[in-house]
Amino acid sequence: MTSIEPRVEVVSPTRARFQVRSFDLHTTLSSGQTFRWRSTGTGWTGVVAGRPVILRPTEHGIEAEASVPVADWSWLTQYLRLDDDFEAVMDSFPDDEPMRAALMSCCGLRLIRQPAWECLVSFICSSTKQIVQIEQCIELLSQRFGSPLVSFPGHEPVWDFPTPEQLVMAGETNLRACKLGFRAPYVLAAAKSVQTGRLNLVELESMTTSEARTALTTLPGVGPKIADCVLLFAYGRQDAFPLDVWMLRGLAALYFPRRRPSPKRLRDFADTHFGPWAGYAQQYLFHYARRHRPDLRTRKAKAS
DNA sequence: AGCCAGGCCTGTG
DNA sequence: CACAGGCATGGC
Repeated sequence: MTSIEPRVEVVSPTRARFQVRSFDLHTTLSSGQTFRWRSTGTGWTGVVAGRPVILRPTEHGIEAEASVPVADWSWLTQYLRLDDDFEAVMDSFPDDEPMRAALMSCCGLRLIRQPAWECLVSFICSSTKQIVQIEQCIELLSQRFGSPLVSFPGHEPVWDFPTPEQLVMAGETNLRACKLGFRAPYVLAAAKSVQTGRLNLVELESMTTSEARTALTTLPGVGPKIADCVLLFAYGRQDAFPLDVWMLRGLAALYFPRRRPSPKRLRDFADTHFGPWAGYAQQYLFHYARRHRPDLRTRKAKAS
């Protein structure tokens, strides 16, 4: 798979500019793959690798401002996947009508490379919740159990995402109070598994996608969909193609109009039709269905 | 008001 | 394998 060298221009101890094309911050950071970014009008504030950071679009890419001096910006270029050869990614998508529509209406949508632990907890919290509710849960967990960070002058206080140890210390009752509901024991079990080393999130990097999926789904509350989200959004596995309610409806309506494909058929289609960057294609179709096809919002979605 | 949410688990045909 | 019900909580 081809990759490119990110172009970084350091403009001050706390600021850098990244030259990149086809990267829409708004579309990307509100696409339901991350849950801690907030729009501040001119930019987006978030926490990456324990550093509060503000991202703003510029004429030639993205400008980043950190709350403390930064010697090496590679933590951010990795997070933003600026080494992806994005032209090659888009060229790899199948040339069919749904993909063309998704590409047209989701210009600059990118995948992010998230820390595995935060990603795992986020998607454990995601089951039968709307994206705004997931954001609330993750914010509450961070505020109550994460370590405080140095914020920007005049900005709200910021906390790091809590470690497994911090969530174990919190206990199930306090996790429940973050609106986790029945997911609280699942998050606690995941925290204990990682803390004790029973599940080593670093070791997953060297496994095949199938092996890593099996390891993740041993956790209670983690089934194939959540595992695929973690594999795609944290481990960059392009053969992970999360099938949630939106994707099942979207694939059926867009690719199998007036037929009734079984879930198994859709699974097989997802795994074979989209090429080497299938995970990326999935994100385009998900965002397209959710944002631009309100007719797919109901359970009985019809083809247009 | 009531349906449903980037699901999963358990139990049944 | 397919489907049903339950699960907390709240947005729209």
